[in-house]
Amino acid sequence: MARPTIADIATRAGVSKGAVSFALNGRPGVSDATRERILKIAEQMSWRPHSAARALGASRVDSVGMVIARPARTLGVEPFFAHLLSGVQSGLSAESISLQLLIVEDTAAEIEVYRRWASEHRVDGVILVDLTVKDPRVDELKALELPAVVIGGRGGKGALASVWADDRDAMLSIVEYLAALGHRRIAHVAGTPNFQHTQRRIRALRDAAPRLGLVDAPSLTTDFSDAEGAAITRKLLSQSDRPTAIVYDSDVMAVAGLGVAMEMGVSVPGDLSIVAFDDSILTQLMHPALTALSRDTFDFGRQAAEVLLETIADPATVVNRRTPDPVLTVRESTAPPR
Amino acid sequence: MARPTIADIATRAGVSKGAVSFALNGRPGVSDATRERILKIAEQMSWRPHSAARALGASRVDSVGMVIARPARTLGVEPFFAHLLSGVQSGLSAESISLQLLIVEDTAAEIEVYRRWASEHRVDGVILVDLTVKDPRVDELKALELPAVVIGGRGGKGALASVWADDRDAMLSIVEYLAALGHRRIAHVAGTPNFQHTQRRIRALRDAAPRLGLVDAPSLTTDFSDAEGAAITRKLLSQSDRPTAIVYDSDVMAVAGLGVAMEMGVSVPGDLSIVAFDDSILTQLMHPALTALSRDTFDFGRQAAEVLLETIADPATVVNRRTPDPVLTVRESTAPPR
DNA sequence: TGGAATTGATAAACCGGTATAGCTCCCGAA
DNA sequence: TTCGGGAGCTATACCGGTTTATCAATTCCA
Repeated sequence: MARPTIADIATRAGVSKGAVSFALNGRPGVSDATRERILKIAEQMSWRPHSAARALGASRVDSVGMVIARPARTLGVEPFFAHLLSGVQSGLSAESISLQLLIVEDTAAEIEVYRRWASEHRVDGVILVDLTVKDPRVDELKALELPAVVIGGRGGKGALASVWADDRDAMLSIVEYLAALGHRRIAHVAGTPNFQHTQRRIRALRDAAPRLGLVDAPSLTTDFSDAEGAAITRKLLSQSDRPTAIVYDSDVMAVAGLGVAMEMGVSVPGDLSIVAFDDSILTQLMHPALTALSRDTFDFGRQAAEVLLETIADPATVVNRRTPDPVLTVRESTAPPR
Repeated sequence: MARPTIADIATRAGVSKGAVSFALNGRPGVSDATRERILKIAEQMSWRPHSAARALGASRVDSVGMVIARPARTLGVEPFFAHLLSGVQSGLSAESISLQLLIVEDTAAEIEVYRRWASEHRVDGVILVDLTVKDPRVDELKALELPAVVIGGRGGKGALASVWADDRDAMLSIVEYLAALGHRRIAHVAGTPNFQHTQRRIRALRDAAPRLGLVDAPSLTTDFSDAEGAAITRKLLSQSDRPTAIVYDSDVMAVAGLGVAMEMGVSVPGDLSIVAFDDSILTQLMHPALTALSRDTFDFGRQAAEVLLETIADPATVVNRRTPDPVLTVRESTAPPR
C-alpha cells in the first residue's frame, strides 16, 4: 500500500475512523487496550498524518513562518541568522512543526507575505526580527490576528510576545570594561537608527558616560554595511582628539574598522581598542582577534520558538521572556590606552 | 465575512462551487462572461485559496523543501547560502510556491526529513546541495519518488535533475591565470574529499599541471574549517620549497590562510599569491583584498527553482542545466612571484 | 430535420483527517 | 428493579477546495 490512511488502519483494526483518530491523538474515547492495538497497527503500516488533511480538519497547519527583510547581500555574512534559524528549528522540532523561511527586500514586502500567509492559512504564527521604532508590522499582525513573537525587542505596549536581551546591560558591560582599562574617549559606531536595539544601545552609552567620566562618547549611526563602518572609522581616526576605543554594533563593521586602522597606521590595540557587539568566526579570524560580545544566538532562537508555540496555544496571554545577558569575550583587540 | 470560501463566491455569483473552481483556475467549463463575473466577485471579496484545502484536493502543496546538512556553526559565515536561498525564492515566487528550509546536523538526519516530508505530503519536491560521491540521498529520493534537483553536481547516471557549474573550467581559469603570472609551485587547499566538486577541482588541477609546467601542484583536503585551512597553510609555508601561490576552496579558509602568512612574515602578494574559490564580502574586507572566483549564486538558486518546478510538472524528463562559468575577480592578493 | 457532438453548467463524490451527536453496554445507586 | 450516567465506540457531518459524472441547451452536419 502506497500510503496508508486512518481508514486503512481502521479497517485493519476492525474499528471506526473516529476511534483511530482518538487513539492516534491520545485523547479519550477508546480503551487502553484498543488504543494500544491501533497504535501498533499504525506503526506497522508506518502511517504518518497527511499534513493538509490535518490542517483542514483541525484548522492548524503545524508550520510557522519567519520573514527576513534585508537585502540578501548583507545577510549571509553574519552567522547570526544561521544560528538563530537552527535554534528556532530545534525549538520547533520537538513538536515537529516546520518552518517557512522567506527573505524579502523590505518591510512592505514582508507585510505582504504576512497577509498572504494569513489568508492562505499557511502558518500558525510568525517570528519577527529587526524590530524598528514604531514598527508597522506589529499593528498589521494584530489586525491579521496572526500569533507572533518578536525577537530582540519588546512587543511594545504589551502587544506581541517577545524574547529579548538587555541591550542596555550589554552596552554597559562593554563600556565599563573599557573605562576600567582607562579609556575616556570611546566612540560608538552604531547600526541603523530606526532599529530599536540601536536606540537602546545609544541611550545606554549616553546615560553611562557621565558616571564613567567619559570625555566624549559619540554614537554614529550607519546602515550596518562594511563601507559605512569603514568611512566612519576613517573620520573618527582623523580627528585631532581621536577616540582610544571604538565599539561597533556588528562584527562586519568592526572588521572593516580594523582594516581602516591598520591602513592608517593606527596600531590595535596599542593606539586603539576595538570591541564588536556581535561575535562570530569573523572576529576570530582577524589579527588581532577582536574582543566581542558573545550571546547564545542558538538558544535565543530556541526560546523564541517556545514562546511562539505558547502564544499559538493561548493567544490571550502575552509572554515577554528575557534571555541571559551576553558575555564579553576578551581577545587581542583591547588594551589600556597608551 | 472573516474569510470567504468558494462556496460564498458561488452563492453570490449564483453559480455552483464547481463553476467557481473552474473559473478561478482558468480551466474550461465556464463561459468567458461567467468567468469574468466570478473573478470579479472573488477579487471583491478578496478571496485567497486555503492552502490545506487545495493541497488535499489537488494533492500538491505548492511548497518545496531544502535541507542543509551542516553544523550551523560553519554556515552563516558564507554568504553562499543566503544568496542561494534568495535566488531559489525568487524562482519560486513567480508561481507563489513557498520554501521550507531545514538545517540539520548530518546526512542521516537529512534523509529522515525527506522521509517525513514525503509521508506527510509537506513538499512537492526538494533541492539538494553538497552532493557527495556515491551520495545516499539520490537513491533515497528516487525510492520516495520525491522530485528533486541537485545543485552543483550532476545527478549521477541521469538519476536526478541538476543545475551545475563547471568546476573543472573554474579551476583551470585560476591556475592558468597563476601560471601566466609565472607561478610554478601552486598548492591547493581543498574542501572535504567526499564532495563531488572537491574531487572535480582536484582532478582538474592534476590534469592541468603538466601542460602548464607546474613543478608541484599538491591538493590537500580539509573539513572546510578555518582551523584546518590555517594548519595546512602553516605546513605548506614551512616547507623548504614552499609554494608561491595557494588556491583555497573557500573564502573562509583563504582568509585563515592569509592570517597565517602574515603571522609568519610571508608577504602577500610579494612572497605568496592567494586565490579563493568563492567570493564574498569577506574577501573584500581583507588587506590585501583577495583575488577570488565570483559566481552568480543568486542566479544559481533561481535556476534550481525553475528546474525543480519543471521536474515536478513532468517527473519523466530529467533536466541537467549548466550555469554560466564563474569569473575570476582579480584583487590585491595575486602578483608574479619574486 | 434529426441525431451527434459541443458547450456551460450542476450535483455529488472525494481528499484524509477532526469533531460531535448518538448509540450500546455496563455499573452503581435509589 | 429501574434508572441515571459514564465509558467505549460508531456513524456522520465537516473543513475548503478539486474532480467527475451527468445533464440541458445549443450548435453542427449530413
